Amino acid sequence: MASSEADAAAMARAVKQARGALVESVRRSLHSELRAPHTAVFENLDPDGTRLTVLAERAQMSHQAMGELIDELIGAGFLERVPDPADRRARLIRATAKGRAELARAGEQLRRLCDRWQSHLEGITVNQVVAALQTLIRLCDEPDTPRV
Amino acid sequence: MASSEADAAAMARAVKQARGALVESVRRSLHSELRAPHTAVFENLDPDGTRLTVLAERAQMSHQAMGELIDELIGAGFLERVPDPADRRARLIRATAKGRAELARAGEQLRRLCDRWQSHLEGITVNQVVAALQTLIRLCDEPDTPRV
DNA sequence: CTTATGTCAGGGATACTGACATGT
DNA sequence: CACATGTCAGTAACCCTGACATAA
Repeated sequence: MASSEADAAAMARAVKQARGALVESVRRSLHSELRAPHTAVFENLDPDGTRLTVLAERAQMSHQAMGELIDELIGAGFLERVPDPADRRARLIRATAKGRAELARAGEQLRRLCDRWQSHLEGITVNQVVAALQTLIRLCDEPDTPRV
Repeated sequence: MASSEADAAAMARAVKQARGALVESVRRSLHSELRAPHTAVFENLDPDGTRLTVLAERAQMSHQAMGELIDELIGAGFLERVPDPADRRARLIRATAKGRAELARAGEQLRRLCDRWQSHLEGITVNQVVAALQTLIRLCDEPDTPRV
């Protein structure tokens, strides 16, 4: 009784819409002209800086596409390239002061959303929902139903 | 304690990844060559047929873009255009037998995923997660924090 | 030489805006 | 004419593959 086909479709729609709504909400909270694809950079940026190829892997896109996003963000003053002390071939992508300020703003908006979200939930926590989603991601990435 | 900034970021990433993983999982279960954007059509299609403009609204995209997706799906035999009995200006987009078969296959895969998902969750149901996501969507769509 | 990092060039798929044809 | 539906044309944003330069 748990899952009719209609419920399953509603689940798919909810997940799909939630992503768009989240990105839009955060984007609205910013004053600058960051676009949706730029989230792929900021979401995966380590505080001390991250290599281009690592960012591309985490965002599941080609390093060329990631490079283009980064170029735009560097041009806008949010990011900078610094030499990687660990590997002289590589450079690290790191947020500038302006970038950190924008990241903080986005993070605060996300935190605010989480708080409001939690206050609207009953008998369930945001952390439980996140854990459940991570479980779903794992299930989807498995090739197929492993023999029960 | 409920929501640190790190938790909020993890939430955003989980929602983002879940969407991609879901679409990919369903796509893998199909035998035909449907692409990711086509989900925008099937997800919003009523059993008795739906107008182009309505489909575009539901998918939050321009009616021109939706028209192109539909053209492809009609060309592949999944959809057909029929006159709208209620408005002779309009036509309804409706699934053909082949389209319904593919929809059924996708729905079954989604249902299977939901069942497996539920069996991996503890102290929480899939329906609760979906309801929570719908709450989140509503919160995101509100302009800004209404006075608490 | 082999490997890893990153850039450059070109193209394909997606979805947008604007203009228009058609039917009520 | 005003309005709604849908199509056609052109363009922008996004991301890909392939080729290449550079450095360890």
